[in-house]
Amino acid sequence: MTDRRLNADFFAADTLEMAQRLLGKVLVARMDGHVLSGVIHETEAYTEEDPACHTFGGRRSARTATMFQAAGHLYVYFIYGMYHCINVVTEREGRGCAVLIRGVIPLEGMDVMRKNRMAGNGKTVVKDHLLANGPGKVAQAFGFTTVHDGTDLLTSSYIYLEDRGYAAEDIRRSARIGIRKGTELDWRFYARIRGL
DNA sequence: ATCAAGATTACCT
DNA sequence: GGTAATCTTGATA
Repeated sequence: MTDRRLNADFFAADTLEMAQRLLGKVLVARMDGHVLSGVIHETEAYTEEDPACHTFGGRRSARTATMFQAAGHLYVYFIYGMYHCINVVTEREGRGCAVLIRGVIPLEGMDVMRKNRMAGNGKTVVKDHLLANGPGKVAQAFGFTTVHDGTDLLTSSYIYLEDRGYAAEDIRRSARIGIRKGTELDWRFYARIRGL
């Protein structure tokens, strides 16, 4: 079997390009013996120069330490008292930049994702495409929490990224969702996925 | 020490 | 279209 896992070469790009390059790639997680996966179809870019970013101005903190790691690490943070969001760290070590994974199309493990999402609000998600179509939903469906913060996607045997040949078609961009600052930047990217 | 805001979601009218 | 839920973080004192 060919090695479809994304390597360091893939991550050698700036944050804006990475946000687009990640579209169509597959997020894979082995959680409790179950394989969960999905195709990334929506992302947002965040850099140190961006007032909406947790690391604006190069500010470091315990929460954002992972953002300053080398590209390919997983940055997970807790938000609004009840949700987690996952990001792929980008650029070089020492620069706090990352790409937020805003949505994936489930491929494997939908039964587990359904259970994980139900545990959150007690309701069953019937349609697969609604399981992870939002940043909080992605983390909840996959079971990601801050314990997974700092995972190296290049070497971890539990969480990683693959290229399975899906193509991001007709990539579009817009202002980012849910932010008050940096709204003038069209740093949200989303695409239709060909090959499903 | 205190407090407002937050890279969200689900449910309401 | 509006807002409650829920709590960590960062700012201000």
